[in-house]
Amino acid sequence: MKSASLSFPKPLTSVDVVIFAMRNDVLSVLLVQRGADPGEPFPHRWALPGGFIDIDRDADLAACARRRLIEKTGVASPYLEQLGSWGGAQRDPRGWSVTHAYFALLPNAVPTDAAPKHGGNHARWYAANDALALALAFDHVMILNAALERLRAKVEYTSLPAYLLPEEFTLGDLQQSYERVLGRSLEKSAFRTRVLAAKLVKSVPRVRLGSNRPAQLYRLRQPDQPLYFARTLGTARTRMKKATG
Amino acid sequence: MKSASLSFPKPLTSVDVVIFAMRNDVLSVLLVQRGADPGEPFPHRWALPGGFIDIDRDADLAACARRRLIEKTGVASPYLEQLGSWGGAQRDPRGWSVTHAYFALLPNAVPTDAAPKHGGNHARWYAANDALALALAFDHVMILNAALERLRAKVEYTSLPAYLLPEEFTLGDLQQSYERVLGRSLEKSAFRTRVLAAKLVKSVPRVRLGSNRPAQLYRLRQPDQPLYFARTLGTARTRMKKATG
DNA sequence: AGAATAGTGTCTCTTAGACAGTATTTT
DNA sequence: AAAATACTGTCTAAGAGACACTATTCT
Repeated sequence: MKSASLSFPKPLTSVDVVIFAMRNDVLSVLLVQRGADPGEPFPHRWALPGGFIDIDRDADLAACARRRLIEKTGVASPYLEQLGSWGGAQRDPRGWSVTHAYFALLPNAVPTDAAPKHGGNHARWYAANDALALALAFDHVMILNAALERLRAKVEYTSLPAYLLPEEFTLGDLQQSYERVLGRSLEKSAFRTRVLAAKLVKSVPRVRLGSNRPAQLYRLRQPDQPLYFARTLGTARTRMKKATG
Repeated sequence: MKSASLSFPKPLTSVDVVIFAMRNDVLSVLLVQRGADPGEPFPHRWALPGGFIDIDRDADLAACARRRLIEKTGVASPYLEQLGSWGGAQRDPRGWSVTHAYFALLPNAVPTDAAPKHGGNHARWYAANDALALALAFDHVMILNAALERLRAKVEYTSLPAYLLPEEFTLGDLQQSYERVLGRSLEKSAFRTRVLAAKLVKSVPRVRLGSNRPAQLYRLRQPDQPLYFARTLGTARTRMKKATG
């Protein structure tokens, strides 16, 4: 079956982006609501932002993902990583389809309040955990779940949570970011030793003032590429915070 | 641009499989030689086994990968993992295309001498490192390189090398498999402690005899899913083997 | 002074790494 | 007995985890 003609049926091919950001100290994800035009599958359902590849506009898969991201958020180049692809005969009622999922981490400084509606679609931030319970379109619950697992797994041994912060941050901010993604608290002393020993950050000649001792500000040493630790962050038996009640 | 018709041009969609196995104690990869029919890109070049998705036969991407694998090797269900996808306008002269790469680890027991030719294509095992220098078709050097990097990275903290062995093996075999993939030697005592502490394997009531003390045979405790270690295999300063020359 | 958070020092425990030593088979 | 590989024990060093202690600001 040599098909030099290439006229055989091809799968529908799309790109979806799981866009993460911290919103009110909660790991959140941007969802869009699907339209209800006739023939549209999953009308009114919430879904990951994305869409079919435009072979005239998109040079490659990553470019398509960046285009979707900029359409929704206006952010040009945050952390962007390929997550995987999901394809099969059943996932879209319109036929055999493949989607290429990416996930992005947005810095906490950009207007995450933006992205109200775009292209006629509603867009909304959901707490990541809430979004999982939302009966999303297609197999997007599975994809979101995979994105969360990947993110949480990588947090254990990479610098990814730094990409959820503004360019300059204190070590306290950074530790919080780790803790928010992991869902457990880390030991301060060990965390600081580890981050500094790994040369993840470099200090800038500024401090953040507050009603307490000023905190040294840092920035990523290599913002263009994430850092992989040699060992994982330890098991960290959670110490109860001295609760007042 | 609502296209309920779905008649816009779609990318060519294929699946490629990087098939690894140990051959003469060398990590090797199975390649096929491309045909030279008119219109075929990269004639005579070596390439990863794979091909276009058949939307009538393949239920999903993984099924397509398994089909390719069984066509080439006859092995039904070895370790199979999605590696990533590569797509763009430039990688195939016939047009915008996406390939979904998987990588497989074959047990050392199956007839890896098989797969001589199939579907009219030559197939050959190459040492993984040699294959990288081979001017493969498409972007297959990049894909193979990504597969090797992923494999070597995961070896540091997973049980993957066990899937390159037959069902029953000694701890010495297992350590060798790790060392062959990593390209460096490990410390025996630490390796054994670690593997046993992680409950990666369970002993079977058999030993392997030789011209020395018999070695206990083991098998994977959970062959269906790989095990992730909490920490990486250490830096392992290589101790020189007492070479005779 | 007191509150609040930033940052450090010290002790313990686990585990990797080095390496020597013991064990059990065949020849 | 010698050769060969299997397997174990012991010491050391590095790092994680726990936790208390010191530091520096604002109110």
